[in-house]
Amino acid sequence: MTSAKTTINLYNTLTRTKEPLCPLDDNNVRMYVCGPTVYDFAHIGNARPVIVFDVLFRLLRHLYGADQVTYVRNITDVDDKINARAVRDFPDLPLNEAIRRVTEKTAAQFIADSEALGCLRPNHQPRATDFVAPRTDGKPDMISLIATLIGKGNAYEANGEVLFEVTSMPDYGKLSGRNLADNLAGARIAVDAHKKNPADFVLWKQSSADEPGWDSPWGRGRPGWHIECSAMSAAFLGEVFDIHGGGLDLIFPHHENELAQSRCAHGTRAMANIWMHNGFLQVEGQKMSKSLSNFITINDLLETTKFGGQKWHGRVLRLAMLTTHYRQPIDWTADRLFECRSLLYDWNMAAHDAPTQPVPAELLAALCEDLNTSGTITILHALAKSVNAAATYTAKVEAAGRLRAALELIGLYEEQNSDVLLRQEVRDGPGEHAITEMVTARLYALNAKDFATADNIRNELSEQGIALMDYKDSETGERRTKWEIKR
RNA sequence: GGCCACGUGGCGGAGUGGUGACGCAGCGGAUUGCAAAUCCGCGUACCCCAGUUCAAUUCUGGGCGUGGCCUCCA
Repeated sequence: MTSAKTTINLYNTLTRTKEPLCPLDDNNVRMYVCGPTVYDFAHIGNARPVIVFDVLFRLLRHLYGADQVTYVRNITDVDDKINARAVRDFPDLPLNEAIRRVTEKTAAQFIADSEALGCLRPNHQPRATDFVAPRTDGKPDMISLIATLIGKGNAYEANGEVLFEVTSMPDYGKLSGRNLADNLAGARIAVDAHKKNPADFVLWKQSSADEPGWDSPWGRGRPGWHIECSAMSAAFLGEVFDIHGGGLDLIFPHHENELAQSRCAHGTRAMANIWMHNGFLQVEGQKMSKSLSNFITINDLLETTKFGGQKWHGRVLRLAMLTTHYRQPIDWTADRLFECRSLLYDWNMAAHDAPTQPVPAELLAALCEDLNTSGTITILHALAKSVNAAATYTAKVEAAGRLRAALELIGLYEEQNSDVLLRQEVRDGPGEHAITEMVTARLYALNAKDFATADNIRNELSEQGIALMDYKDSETGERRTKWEIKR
């Protein structure tokens, strides 16, 4: 940990400018990020905020101290899509049991995916269903929050629903930069007779007998989408906290409404001081969608050869995601993955097992400038080059340690042998033992100056995707050969 | 219709009011039995049109193009 004097500048959607992060409490920097709705495998677009905010989490931990940061990422396990999936997948089970199966399995998969991508676990991953009804520990809950909003005149009951009245909040719409009149002009909002204003949104809705529900002062029902984040953020981070993140698409309506609920319920001027939003992802130049059959899950990339004909290591995916600045659109392509895999392998080879050094200041400087991860990649190139170019062994080890520290900070250092980054598919190839035998046979031929035989062996391996590299042992001067998967 | 981003060399991708980041690919050299790896070197760019300026890829305005949001989709 270094001094907290380093200032982090972050782009704030609320003000449309970069602002210095000034934590409300340097001893507890607080961040909330909207997590997944757990009804199916997370797709690669979902991975972007997971990775981006993990980088920020790591940076905060580095600058303020690992125990001085609280990161909360919720799991949405109440949603009509979940209900539909539960009925489809477990038609014979009682609904609540079926829902539990779907959400537990999907949440576990999401957490496993996140770890494979080299992400640290957030301090808390609360589930929405644990925060619907009042809790024994007195933490904020959705029903109490809704009751507060009704009591303060910001919400009303109509037609069995509880609705938030947007006109009760003078600056409603500031985050998304829209006003109520603009919304109406769109004329795409369903006009419901029971709403006072067409833009009013649901806090609580009634559940039929075959839908999940909780008892409430307004009958058996379930919460609207936005209220869960208001409750859970307050439960773990307090009424006002430092950073709120999520995808660009969440700005409206989710974050706008969340912010309105929290501020009105708590009587605060802000919910979070800085609102951050990552850009969208396209796949091979097109919008990812099931209808274009380019829909790709994190699990597909890790465990199947559907994309690019390869299985990809999680850290390769992570690096690929960080090549573009988080606010820019990113085009997810196989070419990018190949290039990133090659780079990551080289960097990890150069850094592996070196005694770690302090994190290079220039790396921190780049990250502190609104998470300029592209800039950090440039720095990694330079650090790797300094390892290769080092004149002495001591200098080489020292440079490698700096590279390692840099890789570790942004979650790109692989503890295992670097080969795991490349050898996802070699397991289906000739196998390590066979390769070693052929390499030995080739060295024997070489020492006998039988270049034809040696080259034949090399070609054979090359056809199987194995590249050989000859070098001289630095102490004895003997010829040695190392091999790796061709890229 | 309203609102918001973005448009950099073959590809990826930062950044800046004034000597063409960086990487991948390509080319040349050192090295090598030949390669690979490594090192050294080289080339090509800032969507269009105006304006501000001594000077714009960088600021302002307009245009064109792409994408997003306005529909509980990250």
